[in-house]
Amino acid sequence: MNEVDVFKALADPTRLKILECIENGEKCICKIIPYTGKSQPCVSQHLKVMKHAGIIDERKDGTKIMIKASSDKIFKIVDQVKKLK
Amino acid sequence: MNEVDVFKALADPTRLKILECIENGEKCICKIIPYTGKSQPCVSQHLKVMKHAGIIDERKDGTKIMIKASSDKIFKIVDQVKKLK
DNA sequence: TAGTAATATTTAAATATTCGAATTTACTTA
DNA sequence: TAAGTAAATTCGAATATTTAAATATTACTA
Repeated sequence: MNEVDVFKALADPTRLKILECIENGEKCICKIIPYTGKSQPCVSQHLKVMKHAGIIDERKDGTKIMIKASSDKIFKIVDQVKKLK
Repeated sequence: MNEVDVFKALADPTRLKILECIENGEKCICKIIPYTGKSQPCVSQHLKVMKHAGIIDERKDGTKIMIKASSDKIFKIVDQVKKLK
């Protein structure tokens, strides 16, 4: 878990949108895709970046893959940055 | 002050090093340069990114330019990311 | 087993980032 | 005014990122 990788994982509007989407609990990738307004491969790549940074976890649920934040701390960090005046 | 720009400003090892350098108070750019081990133009560009994101302030002191964090909150944010396991 | 749904990978194009070399600007001071 | 110091800008090269299209994989289901 490298700080630079975490900050990189947060330094993109689509990835922040993905975080926003899972803020209230885990979501299926198939729900995340329309939420972002991006293509399926694009979302898949972003999820890979976030997974690599260690900020999200996944779980299989039948055919689907459910995504959630590895720690709720990440939401607090994003909030603090938003509140930086 | 846009969140993505703030996270981008934090998503680089040299810029985190610059923050580390000014953690205990303002420093002259001429001190920051050797601290990073990078060239003067390179540091100048990084400072521009950080200034644009609104996370640092500058002040002239004679010939020199002193740099400090716009808010100490930024150090707490970096610490929290470091502590994300 | 064939079809389908969910997701990943590959590829290529456009764009952005990082960096140092060279140059420039702005001040200060001898 | 000339020289020197501090910092910014320009430029080009190397590399990374973002994205969608095309394709592949996986696993369930009819």
